[in-house]
Amino acid sequence: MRTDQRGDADVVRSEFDRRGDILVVAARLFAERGYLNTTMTEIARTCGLGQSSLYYWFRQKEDILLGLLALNRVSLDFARQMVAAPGSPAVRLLRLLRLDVGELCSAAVDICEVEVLAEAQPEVFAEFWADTAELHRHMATLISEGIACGEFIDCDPEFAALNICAAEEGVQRRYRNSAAHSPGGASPFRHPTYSREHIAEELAAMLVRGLLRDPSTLPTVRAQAGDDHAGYPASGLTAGR
Amino acid sequence: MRTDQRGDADVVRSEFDRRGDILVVAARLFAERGYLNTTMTEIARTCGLGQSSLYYWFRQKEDILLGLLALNRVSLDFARQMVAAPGSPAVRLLRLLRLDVGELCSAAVDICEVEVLAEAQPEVFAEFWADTAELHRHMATLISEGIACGEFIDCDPEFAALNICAAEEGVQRRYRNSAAHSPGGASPFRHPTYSREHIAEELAAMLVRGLLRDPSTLPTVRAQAGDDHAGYPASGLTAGR
DNA sequence: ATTATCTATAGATCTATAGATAATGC
DNA sequence: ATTATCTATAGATCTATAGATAATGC
Repeated sequence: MRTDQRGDADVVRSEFDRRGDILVVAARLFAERGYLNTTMTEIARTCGLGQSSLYYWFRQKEDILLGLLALNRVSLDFARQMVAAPGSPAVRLLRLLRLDVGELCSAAVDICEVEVLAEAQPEVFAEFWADTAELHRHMATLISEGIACGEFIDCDPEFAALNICAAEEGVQRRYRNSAAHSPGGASPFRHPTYSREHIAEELAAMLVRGLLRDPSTLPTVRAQAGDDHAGYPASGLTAGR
Repeated sequence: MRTDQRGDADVVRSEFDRRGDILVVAARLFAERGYLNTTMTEIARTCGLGQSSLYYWFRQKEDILLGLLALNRVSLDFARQMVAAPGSPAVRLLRLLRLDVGELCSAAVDICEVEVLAEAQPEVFAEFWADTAELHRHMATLISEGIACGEFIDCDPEFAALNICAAEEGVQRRYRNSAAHSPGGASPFRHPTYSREHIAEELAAMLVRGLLRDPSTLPTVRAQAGDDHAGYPASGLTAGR
């Protein structure tokens, strides 16, 4: 182990916190190549380690992914806050969707890829599924409250929540930050122009608008929802859904 | 080659059209296990062939996938029809989305999985990308027309089309027909109750509702869109997007 | 000669483990 | 003794090709 004493906290972290270091490196590689297309050897070498040394820190490859997922529970925490908060369900749902889409779009791994893996190994990914279910439940709760107070049209809250989560995930696939996702040229369908914040804002508005009984109130809802972005620079390591 | 003469056309087909036979078998296996998790050996054995014999019919594994995608251009054909047709853009968009979601949900392969592969090998999947782009363009056209005639709110048609396609794909992941997708138990988030037709109908309505300037006209739009299902039993081998 | 199949195998990966080795800290 | 690394390798897969073999059809 190296013993250089450095002043810079970041450097100290990267020198000493091997586990955290590996997670950061893996996050970048997963974002660039996808989880399945990233090998333990690549992660190890990028960390300056031999391939097998990785297994000292993580027993299996999935543990690296789980480690990344566990780092970020921003969406889940925020969902709890929104359910507990008073006021208009539409406003709270809008704020939640906006934040969640932003988190997903800046996540290291494609949530669809995680889901496929997690379906194949439900025990290993038990916590992931629990978090996913909880987030879905919170969304359904907000939708129910919106229906009850007349803000939303009458629909099945479970079904609506599922469709909203699905739409978020589909959008995430297209807009996710990926450092070098299409190396040779522009990916055939990714939208070049819009920022993550813009996408999150517009998609959330579109989804909420699909529920509002009176869509002419959308501008008011958006105004009340305000702008959370100041406090939340998306972490880039999304989990909890 | 076997020369039995049988009366049943289906049996004759399965005895003689090896190529078509392999595609049908592969479609089933892809739906059950996913494309990447299905090996050439499995496909071959299920066809009653040795592994290497498959390479007589398909030069590489991707050709099997491309063969499946080429079989079904229902969504693309229908999109052309809807763009060419007269009448309310909202009605035409609703009909298109309803059909497209239905096709996606009954497709053999997860469209997200195809996209990931197709991004990695853009030349091999050139036709897939061309079809995807065309479908997206037709949706944007319908949205533009809807904005122009005042049915839809003022928004960026390209952006809206992209979000709609993304939402369709996200939903498809959750609801797609998969013969034995979760063998051990229920998949953690798949909705157990609703039929593919119901999902297609409701999602299409929700997406169109998010665009309508006056959502109270949605019931009228749905009534005018009628019920295409009679003529289109979803083929199960979706492509063209 | 053509069509369709088979056996055998090259060649490339990738995960994970066993066991040696060196440095640190008590 | 503990911590962290390395070398070497087992073991499992998977795609794709080479070349032999058999049957059909002219």
